[in-house]
Amino acid sequence: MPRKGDVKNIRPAPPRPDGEAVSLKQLAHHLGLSTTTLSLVLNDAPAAVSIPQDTKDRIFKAAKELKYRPNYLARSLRVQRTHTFGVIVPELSDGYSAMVLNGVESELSKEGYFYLTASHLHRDDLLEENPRMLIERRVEGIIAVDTPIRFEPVLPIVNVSGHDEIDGVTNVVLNHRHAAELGIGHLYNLGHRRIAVIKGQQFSSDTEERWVTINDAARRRGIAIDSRLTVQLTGDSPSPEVGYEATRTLLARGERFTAVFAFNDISAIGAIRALEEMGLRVPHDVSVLGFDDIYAAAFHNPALTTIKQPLFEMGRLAARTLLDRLKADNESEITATLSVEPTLIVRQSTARVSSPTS
Amino acid sequence: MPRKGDVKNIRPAPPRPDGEAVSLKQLAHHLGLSTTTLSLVLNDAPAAVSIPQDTKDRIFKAAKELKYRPNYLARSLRVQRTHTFGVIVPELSDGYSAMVLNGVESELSKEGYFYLTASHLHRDDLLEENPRMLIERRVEGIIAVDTPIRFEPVLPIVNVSGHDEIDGVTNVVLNHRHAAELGIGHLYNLGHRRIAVIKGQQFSSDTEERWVTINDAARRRGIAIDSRLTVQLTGDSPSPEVGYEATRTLLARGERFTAVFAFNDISAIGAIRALEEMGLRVPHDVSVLGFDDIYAAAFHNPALTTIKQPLFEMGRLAARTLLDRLKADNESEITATLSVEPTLIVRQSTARVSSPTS
DNA sequence: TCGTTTTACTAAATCGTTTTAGTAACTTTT
DNA sequence: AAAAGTTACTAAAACGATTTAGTAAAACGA
Repeated sequence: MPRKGDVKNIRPAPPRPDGEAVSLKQLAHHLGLSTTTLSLVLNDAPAAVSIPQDTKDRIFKAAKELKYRPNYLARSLRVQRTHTFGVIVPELSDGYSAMVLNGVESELSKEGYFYLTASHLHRDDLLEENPRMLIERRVEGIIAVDTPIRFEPVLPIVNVSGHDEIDGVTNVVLNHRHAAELGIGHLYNLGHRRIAVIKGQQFSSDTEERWVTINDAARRRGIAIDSRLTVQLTGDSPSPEVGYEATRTLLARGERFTAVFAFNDISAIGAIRALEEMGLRVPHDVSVLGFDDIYAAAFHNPALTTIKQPLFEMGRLAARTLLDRLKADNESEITATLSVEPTLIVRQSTARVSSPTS
Repeated sequence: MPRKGDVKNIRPAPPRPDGEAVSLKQLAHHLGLSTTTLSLVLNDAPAAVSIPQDTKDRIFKAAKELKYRPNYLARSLRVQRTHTFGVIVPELSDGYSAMVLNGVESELSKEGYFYLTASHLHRDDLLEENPRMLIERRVEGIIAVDTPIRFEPVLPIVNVSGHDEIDGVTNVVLNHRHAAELGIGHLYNLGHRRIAVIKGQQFSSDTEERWVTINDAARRRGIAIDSRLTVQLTGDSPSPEVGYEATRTLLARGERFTAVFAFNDISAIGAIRALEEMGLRVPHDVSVLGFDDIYAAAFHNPALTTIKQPLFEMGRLAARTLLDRLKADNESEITATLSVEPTLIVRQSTARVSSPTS
């Protein structure tokens, strides 16, 4: 419960240091020049060549002294550019989105861009409303993270982990085929044949592709995934709880398996909990393979073997691509898909199968 | 390495559905009315009472049909309100900030506010530049998370986990005294007398207060914290690595202790890793107490006993406070500090001391 | 010396709203 | 029937920049 602490009723904010906001007009008046001249000089416009250096110096000096800061709104209105992107994520606190956002920000800040964030919480209404509000605020482009595009792409869009091919939308995706090969290959090489798979939630855009490629990779090795060894995550909590529940469901079926390929690290952590509660040791009795390589993965107990997605890089790439698309004078050749490579990170949660199943 | 995937060069974005952006002027012309009338009606201004209902209906109908969307920049410029806040965090991907941001967003979205995020990465230059850029973009207020205020508070500011008392800045803080009591009390009651403490990084605003209150709580029970049992986190990585390193330093000193009070859950996780590597079992040989209660805490192995900070609530409270401060017609009575209460969450990483030390 | 170019600026339009200050045409009151 | 409201609107001035289309004076060229 929030409660008022030692309420001291401090003094009001100090009065704005005099002349807090000087407008260009005021500055111009102060110098006895027109706003045109000032604008030309301050923006180093081509037309400013004819202005003598000492006039320029006077202007710069006065601007600094009076702390002139152009009004961003006025400028944006006039030049029709806001230097702002919109970012739509399912939810901020799941680690995944945060890593991508980190990458986005690192790239945007280089060019003086900022971004507005909106979470849709997997709610249909927000999936439609958020983009609308962002567009209304004149963002120049939208980066969607693991989010279905439910709106007209009236401006440049990059979707991270999006799989729908939509005109005007660039998808930044992981090479899922490769990821599945790495994962299944790793487990196979350790001798695992009966592999359980925890599929992602229905709403996650990676779920389908991940499932298909894992299946293919398994079949290619002659160990098709038994449908009785697959469970699906349900519920949209970003906690390991959902993986825990799914794994209990799996265990309740009584089928034998020696490895679990989890949809992500979060659910892998939940799976480990469920397995150990049943007296199964990881990795001794069951190997668990995660996905993503979030910070927690390396320090979990046992440390998670996982398929790393370069999330930070994906964020960076998304931002870079969007910036480039804006700079390109023609949008006639939009790259549909950019793919990045996964890496297998072997740690302690997987091991050679101890008593191979038939 | 990002590489181009199946580059299909899809068709360009579809031509903007005709009349994509109707301006108020166009709409007015279309209806044979003035922009004044439309503005009055569409904003339901008091002066609109004299406009007959069927004119209003015509306006609404046309606005809908032509998909009129007011230009946010123009409006903001005129009314001098952007409905946007700036949020400054150390780094997005540490779980802590993300949880707070989640709370911030949930409160802001109720009122149609958005926020721009900026990370300072503990860099001095960014600590000064980020606020400047945000202010330049006309945010109406700033929420700082675990961030020192290094700029003139020319607009309303709420600092989450800030401890400096600055005019015009409201601090949202945890009741640290209570938190320390809960933590030390818990360990004490389990029989622990030699308690190691992992202090936070120098740059974290909670570090000092946390340390002082833990010391007090310990002293009050006659078990002053031995300086040879304290270590400080160094480095600004948001991974458990730093806690791991700190704990190894601690262990290297060869001092005996039965419990570790970590600065946060992340470092607690690193500490557990370090302890187990040395052959010490948690909680059998050493109890480890975390702080924050991030998602991973409950599912770590062993599950972390921790002092929960209501981070989501703190974000909400910060946003609510800022909104209220903006609505208040006078800023003469600014609450200096709002405090929220911690909770002790007992799980598996702490236990009764097995062989009590002298 | 006259015409052209260059130099050093500026007035006014523009971006798309909101808001102030009206104004005609009715309607009601006295 | 004149005065006082009301009703149903509008013209024009903001908001604070950028940009187009100038202009007057000085310098240059023939």
